[in-house]
Amino acid sequence: MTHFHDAPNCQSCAQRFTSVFCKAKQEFISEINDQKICNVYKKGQTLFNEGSYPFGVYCINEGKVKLSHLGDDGKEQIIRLLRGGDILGYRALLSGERYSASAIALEDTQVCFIPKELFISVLKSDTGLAFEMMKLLSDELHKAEVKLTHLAQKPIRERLAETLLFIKETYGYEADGVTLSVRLSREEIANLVGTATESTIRLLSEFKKDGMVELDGKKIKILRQKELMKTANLQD
Amino acid sequence: MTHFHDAPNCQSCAQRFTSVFCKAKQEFISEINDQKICNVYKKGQTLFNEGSYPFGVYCINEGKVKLSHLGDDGKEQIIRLLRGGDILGYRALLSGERYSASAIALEDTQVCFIPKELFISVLKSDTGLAFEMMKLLSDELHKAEVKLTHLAQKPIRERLAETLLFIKETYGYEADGVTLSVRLSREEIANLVGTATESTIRLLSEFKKDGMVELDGKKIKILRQKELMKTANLQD
DNA sequence: CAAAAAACATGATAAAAATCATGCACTATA
DNA sequence: TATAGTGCATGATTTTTATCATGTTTTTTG
Repeated sequence: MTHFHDAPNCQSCAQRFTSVFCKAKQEFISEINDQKICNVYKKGQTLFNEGSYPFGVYCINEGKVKLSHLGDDGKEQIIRLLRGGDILGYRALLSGERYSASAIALEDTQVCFIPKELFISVLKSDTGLAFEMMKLLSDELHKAEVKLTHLAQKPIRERLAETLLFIKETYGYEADGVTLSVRLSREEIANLVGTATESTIRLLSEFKKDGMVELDGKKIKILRQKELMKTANLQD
Repeated sequence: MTHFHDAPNCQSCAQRFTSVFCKAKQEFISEINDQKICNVYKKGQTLFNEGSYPFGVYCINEGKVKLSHLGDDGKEQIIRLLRGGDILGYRALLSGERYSASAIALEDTQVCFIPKELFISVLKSDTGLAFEMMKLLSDELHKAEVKLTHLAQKPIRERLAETLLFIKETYGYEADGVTLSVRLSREEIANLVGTATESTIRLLSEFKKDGMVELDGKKIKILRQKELMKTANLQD
């Protein structure tokens, strides 16, 4: 983890209109801008670890991060994928608990850290931010509950298709318009789907045979999105 | 659904110290008290339905409510169990969406309804309440993420044991100290565990044979809680 | 109260998914 | 560049779980 060469300015940050801070008052944004600490995390590096105490929230300026639980038997379960403009670490902080998940960079990622005291004090003074925060939490809760239902009720084939579409929604395509712009191992995809790695590998091969995707190492191309959506059996 | 004969007063409500409103200022509590609308829902009656618009939040005074999604194939997934002091309907309201789940009374339940405009305005004016709300959302998000991990990684046997313990945590025991104080059908338990009804029936019989529980229709007695906890394989 | 319906129970079978095993390909590195 | 290690792939097998079928019990309701 290294400091930025040029730390981004919150007032001109590319993410300022889409992040939770979009509705925050300028005076608070500038306070955050003054106190934030910016870092670059290399691919694979840990932002924070399950079990440790939160001292603030992290705001991703650019890059990709996975948030994952360790199950009781030590198996990773990826519960969220994050990108530029997303904040993380707020769940534990607002609950007043230790982190219940670890955050790990999926690629080189620029992150700004906002100290706990500042974040809380701004949250107290800025109703707009507080409401955005509640909306964010509500949205995440909704997503978690939908995922929970799908885990309970859908077969793995559907869940894998859904996961591929979810990755596409989150990180989008590369310039070619078909390649998912993130490199995940088969194991990581499995830990996102909630299944055994072999099952994921097998089904990906099937999807390839069916012409829905193209595989080239960790590069995954979505060739027939509609068919994939049908496979995912999505309607909500 | 019938009106209360004697609507409870928020200032003297049995739940006032444990609900999210515990930290709210007295002036707002009294405003809520004036505008709230209290009703009794009979067992099986619906408080609100998935897909409809929220017009406020519901605060349970006494009783038990289940909150459940309908999966894509029409199968129910119970995502939360609620009791006196719990509020519900806030998730959709804060997200600005329709309800994503239905709320149904598990027994005769007294509920106070707080209109949306009032709830939002109090939330805007009362930082204490806003923070309690964020804490509540964070806690629910945490629970959902843990459940998600367990659904993905634990076998049904462990999940059923965990669910029985969860029911006990939520609703407690009857006066005898062993009977779960809620009547759920086998199907409802299955929809809580995330499995087929037959599997739940079969495993409950096994638990009975193992002496961990006693079954008498919908009455379930927990005879050996420690063994049940071992079966659930809980450590977090 | 009797009939009908719903819920419960259990066995048999089928399907889904995990696990185990093995080999290959790619990558890191000594 | 050889080699160990990791990740990917696929077959065989076992385990888990769902589904189907049937009978019983309990509950609801005319």
